Amino acid sequence: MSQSLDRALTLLNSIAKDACTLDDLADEIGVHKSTVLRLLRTLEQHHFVRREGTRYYRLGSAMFDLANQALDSIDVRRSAQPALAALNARTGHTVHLASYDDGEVVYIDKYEGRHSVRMYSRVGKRAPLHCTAVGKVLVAAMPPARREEIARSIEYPVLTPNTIKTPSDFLAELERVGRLGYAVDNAEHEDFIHCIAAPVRGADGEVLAAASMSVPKVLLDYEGLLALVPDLRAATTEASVHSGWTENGKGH
Amino acid sequence: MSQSLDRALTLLNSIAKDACTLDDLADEIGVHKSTVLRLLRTLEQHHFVRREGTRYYRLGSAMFDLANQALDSIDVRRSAQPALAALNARTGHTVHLASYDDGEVVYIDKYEGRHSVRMYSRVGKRAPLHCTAVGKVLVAAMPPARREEIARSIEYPVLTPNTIKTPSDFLAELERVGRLGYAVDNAEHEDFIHCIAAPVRGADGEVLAAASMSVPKVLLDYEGLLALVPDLRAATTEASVHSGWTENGKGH
DNA sequence: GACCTCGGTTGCGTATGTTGCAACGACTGT
DNA sequence: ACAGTCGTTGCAACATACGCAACCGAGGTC
Repeated sequence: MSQSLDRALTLLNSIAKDACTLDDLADEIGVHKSTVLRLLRTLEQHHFVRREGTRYYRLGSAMFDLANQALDSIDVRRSAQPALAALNARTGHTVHLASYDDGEVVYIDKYEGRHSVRMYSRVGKRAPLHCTAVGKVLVAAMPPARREEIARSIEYPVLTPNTIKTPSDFLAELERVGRLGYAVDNAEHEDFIHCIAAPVRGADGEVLAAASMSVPKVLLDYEGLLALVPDLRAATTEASVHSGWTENGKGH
Repeated sequence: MSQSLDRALTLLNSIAKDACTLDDLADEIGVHKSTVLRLLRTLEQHHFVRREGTRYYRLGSAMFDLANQALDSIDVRRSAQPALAALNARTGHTVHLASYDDGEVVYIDKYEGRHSVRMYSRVGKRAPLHCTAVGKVLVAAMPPARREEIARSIEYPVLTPNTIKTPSDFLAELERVGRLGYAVDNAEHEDFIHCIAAPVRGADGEVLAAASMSVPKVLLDYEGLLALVPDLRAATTEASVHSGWTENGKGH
C-alpha cells in the first residue's frame, strides 16, 4: 500500500540476515542505492538501524525497545512464565509458548533446554500450523467452522516424512487433539525432534496460547515423550490458573 | 528524509505506548486517519503490527523476531552472559549490560534483581550518559578528544540532587573513572538507587560494553556498595576473557 | 425502531514526496 | 598514480501517497 514503507520494512529483513553494503541492499529489494540510503537514514534517525563504521548496517536499539515493550504487554507470557520456567528447570527440555497469528504459529517465549541439540526457533519466529504441536492445539481450540476454514486455506509444505499433507488428515488430527486435550508432533516439523503441547486458558476458558515441550528423539522414544504429558499438563494448568482460569467452567 | 516512513516509525512508538484507535493515532502524528490506515496496513502485511479485533492495534511479531535476531548478533551479549548471570545469582542485585550509541547509553541485557524494588529499565531502553555508571565507563574509555566532544554536545538534565550538571564536572568524573577502572552512580539517575559499573573488553583491549550492578540505597549504604566492586570486576574480567581479551595487552 | 455517534473504509484528484540518474568524492588496494 | 568500490549529493520527472468527503456498520440512547 505504501511503497516506501514497504521497501523500508523489507530492508529491515535484509539487514537482519546480515549486515550489508548499500548496493547489496539495493539489489536485494530492487531499487537504486540512493533510495536505500535515504530510507536507511530515516530508519537510523529512529534508531531502527545502526551504522557500524561506514559500510555496515545493523538493526538498532529501537527494535529491541519496542519489541520488549510489546512482549511485556502480552499478558499470558508473563502469567505463564513461572510455570513454564519450572517445567523447563525440572525436565531440562526446551519449552515454547506460542500463539496463533494470521494462519501461522508465533513463538512468544522460549526456555532453552539443557541438552546440546539446539532448535531452529526464536521468540518472534513463525512456524506452520499443520506440523507443530502448538499449532494443532491452537487450531483445535477454535470452533469447527473456523477450523475447516483454516484447514482449507493453509499450505501443507512437507518438512519431514511424517508431515501431515492434506486438509482432511489435518482436521482428523485436530479432532483427536480436541478430544485428548493435548497434541503431539511426531517429528513432523524437524526430523530429529518430537514435541507435545497443551493449551493455556484464560478466565473464560478460552485458549490464550499453547505451551510445548520439545525433545530430541535420541534422548527419549515416543513412549517416553508421551510419559511427559502429565508433567506438561500440570504446568499448563498452573499457567492457566495464573491467567485467571478456574477449574469449573466460566470464571467469575 | 522519507516522510511516510518517518510517520510510520513514529506510529510504531505511539502504538507501543498503548493500543489505540485510528483517530487517536492520526491526532498523535498529525495526519489524516486514512493516511494512518494505509500505513498500518503496510505495517500489518509485514507483521510489524497486529490488529486486535477491530479497533485495537498492537505491535506484531516481526518486531520480536528482528529484535531477537539483532540481540543474538551482539556478540558481547552472548559472551558476557555466563559471568553476568552468575554475578546476578550470587549477589541478588540487578545487573545491566549496556553500550554506547549516539550520545546515549543503550541497555543490551538485563538480569533482574531479587529484591522487590524494580527499576524503570528494559533491554533496548536508552539512558543519559552523564548520570549512569555505565555511561561514565563507556565515555571514559574513549580518547580524550572524543570525550570532550561528547561532554560538550550532550544535555545535562538534572534527575536527582546528585546529578552532574556541567561538562567540566563530567570530564573530571570521567578522568577519575578512567583512573580507577570503575564508575559509581551515587543516586544520580534515580533517587533511591546507586550503581557501580566496569568495562567489558575485547581482544584488542577495546571496551565493548559496560556492566553494572544496581542496588537500592535502603539495602546497602555507599560503603557497602563500594565493597561490591571487586565482585563486579571479577565478573567483568571473566566476561572480557570470554570476549577474547587477554591480561597482558594486545591479545592473539 | 429510528436516530446518533464513533470508528473504520473507500475513491478520487492533486500536489508532494520520492525516485532514479549521473556526477562527485572518499577510500583501498594494486 | 590509477582503477575499482562504496557512499553521498542535486536535480528534474513522475509516481505515489496524501487529504478530503462521503459511505458503511456497530453500539448506544431516546
